[in-house]
Amino acid sequence: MTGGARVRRRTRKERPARQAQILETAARIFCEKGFDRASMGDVSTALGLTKAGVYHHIRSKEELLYAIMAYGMDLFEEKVLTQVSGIEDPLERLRATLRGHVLLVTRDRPKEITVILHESNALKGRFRERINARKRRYVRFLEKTFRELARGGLARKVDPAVASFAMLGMINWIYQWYRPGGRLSEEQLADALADLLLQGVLKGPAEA
Amino acid sequence: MTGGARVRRRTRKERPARQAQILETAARIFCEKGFDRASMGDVSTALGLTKAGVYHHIRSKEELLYAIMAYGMDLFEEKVLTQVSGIEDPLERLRATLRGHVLLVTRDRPKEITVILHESNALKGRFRERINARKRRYVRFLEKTFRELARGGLARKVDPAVASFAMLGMINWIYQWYRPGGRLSEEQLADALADLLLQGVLKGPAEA
Amino acid sequence: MTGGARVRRRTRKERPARQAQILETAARIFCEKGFDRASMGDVSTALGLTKAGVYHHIRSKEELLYAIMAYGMDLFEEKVLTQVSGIEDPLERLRATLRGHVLLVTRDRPKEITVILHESNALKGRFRERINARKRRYVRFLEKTFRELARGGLARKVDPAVASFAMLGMINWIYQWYRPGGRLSEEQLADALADLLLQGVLKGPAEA
Amino acid sequence: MTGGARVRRRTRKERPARQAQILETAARIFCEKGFDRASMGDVSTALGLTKAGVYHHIRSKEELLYAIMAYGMDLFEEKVLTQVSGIEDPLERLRATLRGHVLLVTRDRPKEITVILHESNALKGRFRERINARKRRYVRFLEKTFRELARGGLARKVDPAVASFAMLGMINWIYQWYRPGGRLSEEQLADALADLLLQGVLKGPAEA
DNA sequence: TATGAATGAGGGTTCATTCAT
DNA sequence: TATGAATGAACCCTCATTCAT
Repeated sequence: MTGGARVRRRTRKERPARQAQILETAARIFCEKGFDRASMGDVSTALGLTKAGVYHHIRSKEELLYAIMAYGMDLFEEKVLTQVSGIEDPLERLRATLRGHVLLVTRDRPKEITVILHESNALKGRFRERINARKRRYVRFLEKTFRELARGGLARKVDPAVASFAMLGMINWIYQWYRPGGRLSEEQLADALADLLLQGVLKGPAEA
Repeated sequence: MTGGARVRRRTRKERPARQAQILETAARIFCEKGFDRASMGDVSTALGLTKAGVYHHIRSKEELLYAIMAYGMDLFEEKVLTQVSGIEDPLERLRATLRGHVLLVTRDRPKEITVILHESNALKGRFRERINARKRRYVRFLEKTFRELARGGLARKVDPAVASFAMLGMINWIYQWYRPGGRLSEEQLADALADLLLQGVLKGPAEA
Repeated sequence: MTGGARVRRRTRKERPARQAQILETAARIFCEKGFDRASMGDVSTALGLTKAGVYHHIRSKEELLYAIMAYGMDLFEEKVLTQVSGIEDPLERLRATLRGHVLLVTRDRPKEITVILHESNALKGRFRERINARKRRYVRFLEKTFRELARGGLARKVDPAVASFAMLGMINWIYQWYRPGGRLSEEQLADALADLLLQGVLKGPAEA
Repeated sequence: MTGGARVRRRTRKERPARQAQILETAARIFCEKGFDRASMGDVSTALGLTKAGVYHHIRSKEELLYAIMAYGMDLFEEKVLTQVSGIEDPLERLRATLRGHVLLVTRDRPKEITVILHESNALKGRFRERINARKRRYVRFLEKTFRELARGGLARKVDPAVASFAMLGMINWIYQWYRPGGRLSEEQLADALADLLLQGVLKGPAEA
């Protein structure tokens, strides 16, 4: 599903466990220190390996970053996009998307997703293009949904691009301030954001 | 107004021209390449100086970053916060804040503000704390405004923190997608975002 | 015995050969050019390595200096102090100390010991303190010996501190003028200095 | 008397006061931090000038160092060597030399003299040679005195070179441990060292 | 699969020195 | 006499990466 360059084609039998462990650990470290400030030494130390040891599993730091992002994208598409793309009602679809996205970001794989947002500029060439293409696909999906909502008479006159990016901004900013285990549960946050966005998008009762 | 460590205390008369030029150029470069990927060589070359020549005016790369951020914060507080803090009506105040913030980000000093958002993690210690304190002050200002709105009966039951950070997310994401000179003018963007946010915050006519 | 931070903790089996080679070469270079005038490039070139190659084995230039000094101190304590500290007779002990010190400085490890004398100011903080503590221990040992000599009625009335530092000065100055292979052998030099010091310290025959 | 390159030929009327002030301050700083670790910025700051301001009075850092050393040598030769060179009795001459040297080092100009001892290696070429020549002249003077002492039947059989360098070592080491205002006055120190050296050099009463 | 050793490139920073003003 | 600005060279150190073992 990733479609891109695997971190390394596995020769004979290779435990994909190590792969996953490396991705996870590197994601955590890139997320904590930032891709550029994090050294391969940081990663290898966190893994209990030497630098050379890590290089047996990856081809380069950049490909490692790409693999993390691709994995995050896989996850997002699998757990959110494909789950909601079957929903007919655009309002329900939008709500489910927002909810799924928020929960993914707050509960499941915050590290990988955060890296995707922050470090896209660290990629170059094909890698960058591939990630951006998948991001754009998501935006188009959102815009389409907003358009359907308008066509169905449920939405005020709202620019689909502005609405989509406003929604993305709201969600992508979460990691900057939200800490799980605090006053709001992840579900409450998702609902609150959905209300905020939708009450503004939908016509008020009197206008309807 | 910055309150922090100027890049260099000026003895007697010193043309602040070079200082401003350096801040501006460095802001552009840090913004384009990212703070860590940008080298002091990049900055000095862009200025037509040698590296040592730049170091005649700054103390370190980190202080240069801090100076850029502090300048961006000065600008924001001067052009937005102080302008709107006198407005009595919380609805008007919020609308003016959002509008001012969006226009600042899109028209006036996008580079400095963008750097503030992206590179705070590159700062350490006191510098980081000072910038964060000013950010927090802004959030408190927003939360207070949302609370006043609710107290005045104009707002739906909305968590002030969620609303504040949603608003910030929307605005801070702009630089990722909006390009001036396109389909939407800066004013149109500001209005569209204000509508989006406020129609969700305000009670609908029927409920009122 | 060093008790201090080794240049690098060795995991499992590591040839200490390179370590020793680096210490020796760096000691020679620091001694010849002076610590500050010697660059890490000088050291690495002399080793037939790149700078980065040297940094694989050491942590910093300062720690390298400390390691050299600590090694010199180890040597001194092992080859001189512990050898003589068992000698009961203070006169014999003093003569043996002076002799051992002179021979160490002229024959065995002149570089490391010279560096200790010259470059202590290049160290800071803990490192400096550790080296100074070991130096002070030696001085206390000398003072104690001079006091015993006086108590035993063998010495004229001589300030133990002055005598100790005079002796140290005589020995530490050697590297400034003495060249092995010249008119005086190392042993002759040691004996000459011992005579010079002791004939002044001991009562003359008539007074005895 | 210096005979060497003046720090700068004075055009028209120039206060030599500044010159002296610069030499003194630089000597203090070079002494405290070491020549290599001290920057011209340190010197200029201590003088209340800019770096460029200092360069109006000196030609280079190395020449500044040379000027300090030459001044120290002038002082030593004027206050010690010429004072004692008229003394006929070699014993008196030696005692006066040692005493004068110790007092110069502890009371009058410790900084300049210390710099001479420590930083000769920082000089190159002609400068270095000139300073070394003056040092050697002093050594020859000492050796001659020791030889006269022996010829007069007052001294034991002692190598004049060893005795000279032992004496120099004792004196030159003083700055490493002696602090004025402590238990020993400068005069007491001078006497103690003279006793130490001479009682060893002179024949004991019984042998005489 | 993993490691210690090594490297080439570059990064931030300092410094002695010069020069127009 | 003094300065602010600027420079070229060097310095210490880090890093992603490779390779023999």
